[in-house]
Amino acid sequence: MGRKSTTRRIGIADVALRAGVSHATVSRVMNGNFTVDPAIAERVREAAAELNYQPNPVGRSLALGKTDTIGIVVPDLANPTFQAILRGLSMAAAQDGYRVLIADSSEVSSEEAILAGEARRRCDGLVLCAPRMGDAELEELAPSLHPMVLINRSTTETRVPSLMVDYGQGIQELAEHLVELGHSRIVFLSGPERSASNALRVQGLEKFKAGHPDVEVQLIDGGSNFDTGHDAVDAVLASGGTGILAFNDLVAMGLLSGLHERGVRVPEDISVTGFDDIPFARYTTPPLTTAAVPITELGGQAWHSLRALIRNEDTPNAVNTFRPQVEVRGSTGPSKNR
Amino acid sequence: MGRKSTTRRIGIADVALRAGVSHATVSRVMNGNFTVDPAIAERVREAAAELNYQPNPVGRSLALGKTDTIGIVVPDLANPTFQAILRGLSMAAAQDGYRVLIADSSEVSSEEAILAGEARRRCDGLVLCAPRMGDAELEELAPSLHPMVLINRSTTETRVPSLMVDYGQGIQELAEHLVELGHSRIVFLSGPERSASNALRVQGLEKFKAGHPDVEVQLIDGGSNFDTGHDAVDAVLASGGTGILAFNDLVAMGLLSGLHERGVRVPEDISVTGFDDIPFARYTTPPLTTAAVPITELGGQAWHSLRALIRNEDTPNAVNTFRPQVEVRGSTGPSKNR
DNA sequence: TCAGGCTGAGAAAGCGTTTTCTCACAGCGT
DNA sequence: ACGCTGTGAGAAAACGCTTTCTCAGCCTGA
Repeated sequence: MGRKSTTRRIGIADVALRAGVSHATVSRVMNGNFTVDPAIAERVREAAAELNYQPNPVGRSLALGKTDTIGIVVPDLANPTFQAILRGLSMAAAQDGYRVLIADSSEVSSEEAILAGEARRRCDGLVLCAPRMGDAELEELAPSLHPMVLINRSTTETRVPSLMVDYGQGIQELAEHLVELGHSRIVFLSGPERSASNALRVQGLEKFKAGHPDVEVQLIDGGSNFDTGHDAVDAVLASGGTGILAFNDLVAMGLLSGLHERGVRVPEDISVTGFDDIPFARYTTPPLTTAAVPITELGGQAWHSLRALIRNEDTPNAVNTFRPQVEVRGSTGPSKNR
Repeated sequence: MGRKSTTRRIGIADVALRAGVSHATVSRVMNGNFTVDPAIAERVREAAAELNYQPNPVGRSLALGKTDTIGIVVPDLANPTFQAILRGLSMAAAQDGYRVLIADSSEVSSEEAILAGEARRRCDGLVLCAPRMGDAELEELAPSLHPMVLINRSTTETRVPSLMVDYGQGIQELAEHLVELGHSRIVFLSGPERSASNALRVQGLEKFKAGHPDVEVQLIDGGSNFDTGHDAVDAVLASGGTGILAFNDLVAMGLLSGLHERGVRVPEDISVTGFDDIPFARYTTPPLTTAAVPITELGGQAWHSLRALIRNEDTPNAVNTFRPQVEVRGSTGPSKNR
């Protein structure tokens, strides 16, 4: 049966042996420590190259107490918003030589806590998107997860920066836009009940209502995906509203599709807005009026905040707010009841 | 200034001390080894709970020689196809307690090799999507990356399973579909030049041409995203083709949007097909006829193949082919020149 | 009663690095 | 010529865990 197993992975010892030096010296050379005689250093580099030696990251991690990896917890990897955050985060982190470990909690809020803990222990830091987690639990968990940055959540733990999108502001501006077009019956197709960002939208609408007593604002319960929008067509038509604020672009696209099937014209009969400005929003027919959230940029900012924390730099602003920007496209137009 | 630093992370030694036992015993208890006296085990568990002890994964990884993590290299995280693979992979791996580390090569083929190596060293296995990497380089790299599974690539290294989508078959069926609708001038909006999957499509079309000498098939160079499709409108109109096979759904959607701007009706004037059946495909107007690739399932299959490799089980089928399924929707219709 | 076999837990040896500690040797000044 | 400083490299400890090795103590059977 011959040799025991497949050729064992080559390690620092092999290089040391081949170069005729000690482990320590090899390590020094590999890490660019200049207290090594150039001739010896060269010999080590040669040996390393010949053996095609690459330091074992696990060993390094243990010795250095860092993994050069960060974790991100997302509630649903199928959602373009989180995909974009992940992307922005990953790109930015890669610039600094960090990798990203992903943990998808599948919208199960009880999983969020466990996954976050596990991910955190494997990584040097954490980005937490946990829209469903209760405030109390978040508060309790926060210290043990440091360094961490929160997306669309905040905590009293001062060391934890928050990156927030001002959904309230965004939805108000969209509503304003509809009012300017002459709409006086507005419907908000609301998102998941326990979603923190949905709550912000609802709050924004309350403010809006206060400033526009003449405008009727209805609320229809819903979710956060295509089907939600598609299935809401009947309710929307029954409401008599002419300006529809969908929870996000996905819901808006579902609604658009449903309205199209019914022969309802957009924006002639009904105006529809989305939220997020996902890449697809500009390619719907008609192109979707929405509030653009610079979400990839937010992912990048998440990394910069986290990096500051990891490096133990001062964290200038604990909460960083991103303002959505209304993008007027073809899905909104003058009210025919004006 | 008081104490040195923030309270050091608690480790196995602390638990051992508190429970009045040795490191070894704590380890045994934590790993469910039953050769420990139940009373002592209970004491250890108590101590662990009180201290809220969680084993350090890096230490474990070093001792056990495994990380319970797999890596995936993708060329572009912005592409829905890779997002879906990532998602399927991540969900499936999570079922078995594995996490996923992502590496985005940003379409730079030289990065692919380096990233793959780095990711592999940190993980127990690798899923490689490297459509741009040269065959020779892949061949050379493959052994050092084992265990690994390839997506849409293959290698002579027998230990490396491949998961392939039969793009050639899919594009043929789409072309057939157009022919059945009476189209005799077909245009293929081709993908990135060095893309392996694009080559498969082109091969498929060659076969198709052989079987349909009467049908004219043109090729227009392009890319793989929205803009490609949008920018190709002029070339498409100039070609005189009435049935357009877009490289993928993104290109098709861009094209749809561009045609709409020009007032060209789909499918009355021109029929358009996509490829992949991304979630958005059914919500375009008109809904996109495309070839559905069970891509999330492919991600899941990737995990199962990789798991078999990691566990050193027999690998039954080295190459696993997924057949796309034509989904006829509204973007294709009878040719007006029939 | 005592040898031999089990059982269960501590001691210690890894796992693959980095880094501190230590020391040999060369070079310098007096 | 001798001690002192400084340089460069090896020895060994540390990182936090798992697992083998070892051995004390008990139990069984002759």
